Amino acid sequence: MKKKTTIYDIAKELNITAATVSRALNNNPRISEETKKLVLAMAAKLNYKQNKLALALKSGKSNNVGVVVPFINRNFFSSVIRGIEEELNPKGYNVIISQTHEDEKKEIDIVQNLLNSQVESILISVSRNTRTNEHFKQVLRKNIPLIFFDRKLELGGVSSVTLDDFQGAYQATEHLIEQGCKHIAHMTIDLALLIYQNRLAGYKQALEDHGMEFNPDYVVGLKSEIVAGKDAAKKLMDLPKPPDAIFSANDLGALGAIQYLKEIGKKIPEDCCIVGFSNEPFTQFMEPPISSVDQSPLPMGKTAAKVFLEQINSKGVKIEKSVVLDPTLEIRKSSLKNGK
Amino acid sequence: MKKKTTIYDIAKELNITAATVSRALNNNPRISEETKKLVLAMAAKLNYKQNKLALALKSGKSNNVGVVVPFINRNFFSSVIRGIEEELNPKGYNVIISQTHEDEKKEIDIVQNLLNSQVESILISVSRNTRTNEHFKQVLRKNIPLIFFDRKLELGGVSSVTLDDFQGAYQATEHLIEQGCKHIAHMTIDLALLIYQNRLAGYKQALEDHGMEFNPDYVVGLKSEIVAGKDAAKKLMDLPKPPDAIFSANDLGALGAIQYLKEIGKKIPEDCCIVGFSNEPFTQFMEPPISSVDQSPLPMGKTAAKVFLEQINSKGVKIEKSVVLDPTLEIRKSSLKNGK
DNA sequence: TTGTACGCGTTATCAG
DNA sequence: CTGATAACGCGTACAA
Repeated sequence: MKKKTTIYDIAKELNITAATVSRALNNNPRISEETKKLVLAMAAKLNYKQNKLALALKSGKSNNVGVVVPFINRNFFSSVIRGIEEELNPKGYNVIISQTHEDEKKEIDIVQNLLNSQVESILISVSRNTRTNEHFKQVLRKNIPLIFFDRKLELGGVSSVTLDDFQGAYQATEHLIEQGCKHIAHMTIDLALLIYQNRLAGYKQALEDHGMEFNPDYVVGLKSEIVAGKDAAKKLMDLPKPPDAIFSANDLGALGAIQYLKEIGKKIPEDCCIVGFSNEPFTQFMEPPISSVDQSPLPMGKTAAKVFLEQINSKGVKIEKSVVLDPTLEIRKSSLKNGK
Repeated sequence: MKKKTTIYDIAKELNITAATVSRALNNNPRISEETKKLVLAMAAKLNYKQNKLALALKSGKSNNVGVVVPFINRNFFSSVIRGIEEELNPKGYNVIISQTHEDEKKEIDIVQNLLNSQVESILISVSRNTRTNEHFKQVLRKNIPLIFFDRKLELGGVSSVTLDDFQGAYQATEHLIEQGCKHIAHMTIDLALLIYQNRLAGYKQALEDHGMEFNPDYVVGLKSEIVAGKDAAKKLMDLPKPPDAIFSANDLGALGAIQYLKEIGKKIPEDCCIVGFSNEPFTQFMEPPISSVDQSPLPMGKTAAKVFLEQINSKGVKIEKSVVLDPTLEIRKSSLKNGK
């Protein structure tokens, strides 16, 4: 009961050799139907299960891929992982997940460990605090595909799947302009990060393209919290000419803004339109439901997985692919001025 | 560059044998400091990485565990997984995740595949539609620890970590009673499932223990959607004697109820107190913030991982442990009648 | 202190 | 069509 049955066990039972058993199990054409039957029957009887470890060692293919994210229980990341798993599991791959907790040291450890575990690829959303890339270079040196998703580092030879933040911000801002808003503010998070720079740039570009003036006073920073959103909103509303629309670089900021505006008796969207970013699940439940830029995490995961599959199938040829996904603006009540 | 370096490579380089290298790397006491130094240096130089596959095959320990959930991008499940990963990763285990999509056939396939992959344990939240248990028995037959979390099946030899739904419902109901509510309704989901039966039972028990009458009219069913919550709330409010409190078995129901009550001009919590179940992230963002029973997913994950570790460390001795976690009621404004 | 030889479970190669 | 053997990379008795 305890010992796992191997092909030797079933070979012995049938008075044939393990090689034959292996061939029968793998449907090798040059094997008699007769023995194939026998082997299959005996395998079933002994409850034989192929040991993938041995296969992996022999073939050099572990059929495991490593997925690394800062935290797995964030809606965005868990959705990306879902996409990856759904794409890769049917192809016979196992998905190993690890969390960096936004810690560079941990990230390095994880990557080393995954390499030790002989994963066939590493798909990673780089930690916010990662400053070096030696660990990534090591992955490349081993010739195993490395794929960045959402958060990337500049590094030759690495494929990536990211979101067009600029485009998302542009769409959001343009939408607000189309609603007739004349003074559009922007709440940003951390301008040290590329994604927020891009969102700011998209916002600016949309203003410019529609002949609207960019006003630095309309750009306020916030931390990733509701209270921060409230504070930022207060700052904006205390301006001599308060804005009539706010595009926040995250959803919590948008929520905080809405709460503050309600507190001071403003109506949304009549007095001020709001658009957030990320399309977190809660946005659709709010009153009013909050418009937000969707980051399409599921497609991002599936795409990342597909890029890996391409890479693995193009033996020898090194490919470096950069996929940039288009975000889609989910328009809801918080930014819909004119009815419908 | 392409070939991975093995202990043989570094042995050859140093004119010693692979065995010695292996020992040096593993800090075997009976090895000269001299050669140890040399080996370590050469290992670093050649960028040697231990091949865990070979080790796993040799030792019979893969250092992988499989975690199976219906969908990974549900807040509850991803949080449980986070707990598992955080507990197991430091111990050197890799966490392989798979999703059943609530499909029994898929679940069976996944379990088989994990067995093939030689995982050391399977931690699973059973699919809602699973009716058989042959695949689980197989796991037990192979003598690998099987641990159910959140959703369990009755099966000897399997450990489990679940939530005390009865207790959670009891607490919620008792809290409403303490707020002075006299007519407490209950929204339930699917009474075919044990967890909802238990929540209903906890609700009833709390009423009874406080000398309050159970009124079947106050129990309404709902699907897991907001609109369902609205419909159910309407049904309740149309009763001759509408309730002054609602305890919903999920958060979406609570949210729908709040939205409907607001629509018809009721004030929350003054006219009607609301408590939900699950403590989904959005509950805290709502207006008013919704009280809810927290299912402590993180502790559940950590506990499940610990149970596995115990099991693996108690060689030979079969243990079957059932941990039932106490839920904690998160009290928020939606159920706080008397100030504070 | 170090070397020799073997086995973990598979498959691929080469004979037969 | 099938058997024997080597090899994947590692750790470990046993021997020296």
